[in-house]
Amino acid sequence: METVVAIEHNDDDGKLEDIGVDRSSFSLSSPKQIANPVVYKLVRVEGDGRLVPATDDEVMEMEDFLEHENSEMRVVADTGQSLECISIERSSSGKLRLECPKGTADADFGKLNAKLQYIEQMLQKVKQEERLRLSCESPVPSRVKKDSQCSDDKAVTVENNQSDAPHQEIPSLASSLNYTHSNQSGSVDQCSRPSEGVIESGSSASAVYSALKSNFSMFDGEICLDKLSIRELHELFKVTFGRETTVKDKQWLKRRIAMSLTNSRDVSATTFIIKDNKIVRKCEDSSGNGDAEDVISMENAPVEADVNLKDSSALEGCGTEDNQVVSETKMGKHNIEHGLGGEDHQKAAKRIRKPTKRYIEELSENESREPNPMASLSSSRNMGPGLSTTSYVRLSGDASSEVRTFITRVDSLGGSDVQVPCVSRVRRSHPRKDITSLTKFLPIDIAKTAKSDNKVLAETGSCAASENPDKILKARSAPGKLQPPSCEPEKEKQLPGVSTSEPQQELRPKRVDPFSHTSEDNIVTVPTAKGGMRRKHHRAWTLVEVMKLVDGVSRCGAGRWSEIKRLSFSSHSYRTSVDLKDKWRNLLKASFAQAPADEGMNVRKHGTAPIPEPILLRVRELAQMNSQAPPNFSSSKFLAGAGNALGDRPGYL
DNA sequence: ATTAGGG
DNA sequence: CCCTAAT
Repeated sequence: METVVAIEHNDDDGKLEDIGVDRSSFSLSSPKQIANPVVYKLVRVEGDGRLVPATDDEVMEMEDFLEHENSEMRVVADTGQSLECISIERSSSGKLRLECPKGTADADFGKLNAKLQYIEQMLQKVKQEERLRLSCESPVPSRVKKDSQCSDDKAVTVENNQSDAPHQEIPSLASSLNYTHSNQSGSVDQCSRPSEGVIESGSSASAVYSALKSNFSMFDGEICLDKLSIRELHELFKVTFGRETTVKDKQWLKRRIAMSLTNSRDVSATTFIIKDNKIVRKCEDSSGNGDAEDVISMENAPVEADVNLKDSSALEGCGTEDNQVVSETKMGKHNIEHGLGGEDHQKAAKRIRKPTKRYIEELSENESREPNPMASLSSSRNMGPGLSTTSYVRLSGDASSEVRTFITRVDSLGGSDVQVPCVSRVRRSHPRKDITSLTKFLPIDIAKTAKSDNKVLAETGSCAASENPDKILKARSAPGKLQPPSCEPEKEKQLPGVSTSEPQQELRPKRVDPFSHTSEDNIVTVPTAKGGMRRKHHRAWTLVEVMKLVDGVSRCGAGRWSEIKRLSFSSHSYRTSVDLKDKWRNLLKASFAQAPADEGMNVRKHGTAPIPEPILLRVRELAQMNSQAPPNFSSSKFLAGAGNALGDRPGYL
């Protein structure tokens, strides 16, 4: 159910086709009505055929889909019950097509496994904590209630007392409610190989109690998300997406998580699975050896003809192994090409650089500092007239804290207006030339931005896939102090007033909000010398991202960040190549700082989730291969403190 | 434009 | 993360 139907295309020829693959019967209802020239938003189709605005994550995932020109296999696990294989083709005519082919995507299973493992760990921890708390607190009964607001009867919402009722195990009611509905959605086109990596919800009430012990049950590689309490789901969510969520809708959570787990197949080529806390190549069965063997063989791999990874990926049922081989081969090739001596040489002679002079202007510029740069945000009003079909609406952020400004387009869609966030995340990167001159005239600037964004949309069919020039950097140095509005695709904020009637979608207010807060941008402003603040946004690295990075590195080699970015991160607008590099550096550090760590400070201190051992292991492995010297503590600051230096840091996301 | 390193 | 030097 709830297949993501993406329609994001500018139809010059009025041609746009989207075929939702849905088990249920919705197909007739939606697409045509939405498929109106102006704008196509990513929407999610609820089981009953309602359309719901997609979250940004969904957008991203969809972009993933679109990311490669040619068809590729995807596995999408939806919330609850089944796995669907969807492949997306985009023909030259620009049509989008979703279908459910017979192929499979084995490639993902390695990843999936890894993640599952990790998640299992996390859940264990959560459970432990809960148990702890349980012992300390007097039990508070948790309420289970059916949320009538949810899109359908399937959705069950469990609310706990805000004070954190220790009982997270939802009594059988929930679980039984939870997934008796499997047939409700009707028959499904299931992937022909449902057995693999299926995230299924076949929980029985009795299992609930067993879940108490192993909070997370995995049967034959299947996760029973159903058995998880909301709290656990939240934890899972956090781990998976790197951010908290307030959504109480179990259904939704599960779906999101399942999606993320299954869907991140960017990295499918270098699959590894985790066994007994060890990383094993996916092709283990062929070699039958441990990881070490594989690594070695990797280095010695003969040079073979390059095979296009993308093309080879997926469609073949047994593609995984092939992919693996290919990627390994590639690696070997690289190593050989660079040659041992050469590499040593390169590594040995690190770039030496003059001590950086930072903030030269700091000295010259004292007076002009604006105490509250945020004020500049307010200057963005008076939208330019003369925007034909679109108008801009400024939305102010939630009461919580920052004033966020959203630019939204209101497009007319078959008579009704739909508000659409105006795309493309503004991010640092390379400033556009013309931007500078425009900064003074904000409206124009915006107009221009919007236009170009539209163009991008038209061309790529996906919105955030394109990097957007950073206007902020330029802007902050501009005398006018005009902060260009940051219009991030992030979340769509539906204004109750404006949101209006989309064709057949009664957007319930409730539905709207959870996300707006969910993916909040952690943008902290940091005082900078140049009379302004620079925005330092912090996006926590999610497990998926890390994994992508890791095998991006394994594929391209460390150092080829732009490559990696193109390969694995094209759908994430943030994460520049530099970010990747930085993250890798950190990973390296973390991986070599391997820590027993344990009980004491382990979970408590860092809110962030630890990076699962296997990944660190992998990192180390790769580092070794590349003869990347682990950033030594000894070389750095504290020589003496060896003892604690070693033990202290497990890696953190 | 991309990468390495320092902060 | 951000910034700058180096390539």
